[in-house]
Amino acid sequence: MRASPLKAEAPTTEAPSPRQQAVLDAALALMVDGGEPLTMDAVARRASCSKETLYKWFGDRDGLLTATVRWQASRVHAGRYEVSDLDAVALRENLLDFAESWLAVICSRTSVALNRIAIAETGSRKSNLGGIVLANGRFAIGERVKPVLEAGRMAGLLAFDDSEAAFRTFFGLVGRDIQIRLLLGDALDLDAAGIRSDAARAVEQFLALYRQAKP
Amino acid sequence: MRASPLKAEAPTTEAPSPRQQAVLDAALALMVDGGEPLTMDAVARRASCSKETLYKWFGDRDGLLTATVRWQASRVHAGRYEVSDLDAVALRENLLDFAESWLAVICSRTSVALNRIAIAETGSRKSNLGGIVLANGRFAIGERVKPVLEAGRMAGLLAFDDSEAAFRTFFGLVGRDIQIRLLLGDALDLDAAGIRSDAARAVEQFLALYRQAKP
DNA sequence: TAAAGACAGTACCGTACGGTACGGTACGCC
DNA sequence: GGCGTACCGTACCGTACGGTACTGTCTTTA
Repeated sequence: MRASPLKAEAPTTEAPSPRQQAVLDAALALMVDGGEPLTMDAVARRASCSKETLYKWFGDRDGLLTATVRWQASRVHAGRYEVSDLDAVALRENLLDFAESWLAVICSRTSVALNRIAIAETGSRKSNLGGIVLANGRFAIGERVKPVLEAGRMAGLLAFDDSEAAFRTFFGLVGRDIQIRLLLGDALDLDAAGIRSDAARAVEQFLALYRQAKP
Repeated sequence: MRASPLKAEAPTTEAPSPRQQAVLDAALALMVDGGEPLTMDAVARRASCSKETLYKWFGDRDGLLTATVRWQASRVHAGRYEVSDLDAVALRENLLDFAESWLAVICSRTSVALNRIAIAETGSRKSNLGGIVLANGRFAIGERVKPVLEAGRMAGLLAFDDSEAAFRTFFGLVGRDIQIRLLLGDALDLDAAGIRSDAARAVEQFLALYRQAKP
């Protein structure tokens, strides 16, 4: 019943040059405002580079997609969470912060576009885009949040056996049906205020479920 | 912040003939064991019919996909829920039943394949497959579960203001990260026992959050 | 039995797209 | 200056696939 987290991702090939980053940004821009299908031609045109260069740098279409996903992922992992000396207020703060930024991510056009492409590619069973997106999305945040939960437990604020299970519940409370609806094209527009209140609700519900009973 | 449930789906075109059903089943089988891409040729070959017939019956590729999704949906809506005279036991029973069958659906190869195709198609912005999948999946179950929740409230068992919001929380507690992980190709195999225990956990958590405080 | 459909099978058409080849230009380096 | 390298732009190739047309066969109806 536990996960098999796919193949561990290759240890991050070296960073793209500035020019390559510009190309990847063009690819990203293309998939985000999606009017046009993501063809090699379209990327080359948008990035003002030749297709030949694209193939030289990234090998093939899949390589370009992979590099694009990695490039986007490399910009997201920003916030770090402080887990020492956790009191009830700091715990709530941390969880709230996480929930809010996670909601902002999954609601972003970039995330929706990226996930759509990765899912489509996964369906046609070539490339490991899905694995990469999972590793940098769902699993990455899991690894960042679980220490917070464990610190909360250490501080006697939370009670649970399995931090992975606790995190998955939190994940469900935060995301609910939002991601699948967006992926399927529902218009559901969550503005910043909506995200904040949604995050707050999720955190309160999570705390209600996992708060350590007063001794 | 609320949803815009896409365009209401056309009032279900007339039921397909047995032969047409066989064709749709072939399409379904093709997308489920996915070794092959879902081309018109492949469907025709698998269904032992001519492409011309396919186009005559379904108009174009999109029509075929749409009919396939509708056909699958028409077989899923089975269980009906009894909402009169709801006591605590019956409420838990109902919720458990729903959670279990919903988990079984989203874990099925059919659902994963169908959602992948709908999401891919939504990405390339033609067809309303995503809307149809949403209408028959997420929204359909919402409409079936909310009466149960409301009956629970009427019976003084549950407390909430907005049944839609309550349902979305339930949805999140049941599904958590399962659907997105499957769509992205994670192997996560949930057997019947795993589904049962997962469903039970979700129901207990939901009741813990929404149970009416004893007066 | 003749005429009319419905349909399988297959050949075919047009186009989109992944991938390659090649000419042309700018910039280093000897 | 000559030469190599890196790159853009574009033309090109092969193939896959959506969609159409045609032929032959079987079934139905009169």
